[in-house]
Amino acid sequence: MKSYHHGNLKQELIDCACKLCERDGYTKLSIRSLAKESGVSQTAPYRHFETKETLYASVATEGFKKLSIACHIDADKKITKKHLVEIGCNYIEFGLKNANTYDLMFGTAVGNFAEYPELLESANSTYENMRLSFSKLASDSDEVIAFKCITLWSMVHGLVGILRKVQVVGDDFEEGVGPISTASFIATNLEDHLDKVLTGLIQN
Amino acid sequence: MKSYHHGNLKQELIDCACKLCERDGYTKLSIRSLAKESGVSQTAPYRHFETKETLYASVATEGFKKLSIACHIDADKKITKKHLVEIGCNYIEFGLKNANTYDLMFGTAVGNFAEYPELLESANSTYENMRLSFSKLASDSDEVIAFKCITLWSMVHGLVGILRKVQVVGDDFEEGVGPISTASFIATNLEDHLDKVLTGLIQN
DNA sequence: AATTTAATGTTAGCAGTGTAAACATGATAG
DNA sequence: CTATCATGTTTACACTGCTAACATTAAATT
Repeated sequence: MKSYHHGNLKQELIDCACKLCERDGYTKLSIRSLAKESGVSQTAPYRHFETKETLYASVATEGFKKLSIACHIDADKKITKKHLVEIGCNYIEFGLKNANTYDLMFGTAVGNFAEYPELLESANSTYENMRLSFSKLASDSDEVIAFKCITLWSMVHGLVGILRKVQVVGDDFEEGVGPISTASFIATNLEDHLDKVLTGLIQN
Repeated sequence: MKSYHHGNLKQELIDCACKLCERDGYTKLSIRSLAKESGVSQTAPYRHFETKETLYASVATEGFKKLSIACHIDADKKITKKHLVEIGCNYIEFGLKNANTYDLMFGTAVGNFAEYPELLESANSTYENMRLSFSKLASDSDEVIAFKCITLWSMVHGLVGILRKVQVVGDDFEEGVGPISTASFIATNLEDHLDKVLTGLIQN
């Protein structure tokens, strides 16, 4: 028998939303279908999420936590350029493999992160991880480190966007020379590519 | 008096959609409101656009045409690295100043460009412009040129995304060291930034 | 332990959406 | 002049986010 109160609805809604958002894209997600999935009335989710954007923010928060984990480098070891390349590769891999969630994290579905403290914190924490790695790479000033961070981040972020747009999802791609095959080449040689472009940025 | 047939509805709908998409973001656009704006019945737009995505595709097409123009470099002159930096700057400026349209062009609102020949062509043409510029920069092989294109494009594309996420819309920004002020710094020193990162890519 | 309160659930309903079907009008081709 | 077909309208359906009013029960207070 089921009780009137669900007991763990909020977390279940978030988990379910994460799954559905990644599977179908966040635009396909409706609060009603989500409620039905959890065996609860249409408007029950509104007891836990003021608006749909609030729900999106929760999904995005989970996304940033997963991204942080994916990009995490063991902090004890000495950091070399190779580690940064690895971080970049992992970032891109995350963006490509969790494309729909990535949209939610970096698109306009959630307008202002500052309205969602947990989201802001998880996003900042992802940045902070990268910052820490760069700070262990060389004894630069804070300004230089932040500069390198933004540069690497924008580079891998851009690659995720472009690689997706040229329809590189799996490993299959067209023959010939052009944006598609080139992007595919880059996608399958990410390490070399990142290394090459990062070299202009750092010397270690 | 107004006649039964509008006469120029399709173009008017596109123009209006471009404006509204850029002003409010494409998610706020409804076919019904668009129809009302043009003084026509709710479903009239369906005589010109099979689905809403088709309309989005038209708006995105216009966006790529504008982007091409914004990034155009006079083809007669000799191309130098400085020109490429300029292209990059113009690209980023376009992305930041037409943020909502940019979302439509590079987001997931239009799933598969191949379904919309005009969109595909305008997007490819934007790429082709960049390719031409690189080909005039140095006598590289097609592969190398394509590689440089993708690299530059992903770099500026990524910067647009990151700069927006850290809330740099205008010129005002916080003080201190961190992602926001750093991004602002980059935004206000785009030329230097692009030059620095491009230098690792090309030597001219 | 009894009672109040607040959190969490339900039902009913509004205004708005994309889109399909059936019909109306009128420009254009035969 | 007439038939056709592109383009417009009306009506309707299923769906959406969200609100208000009410129900249930867990937790806090007395």
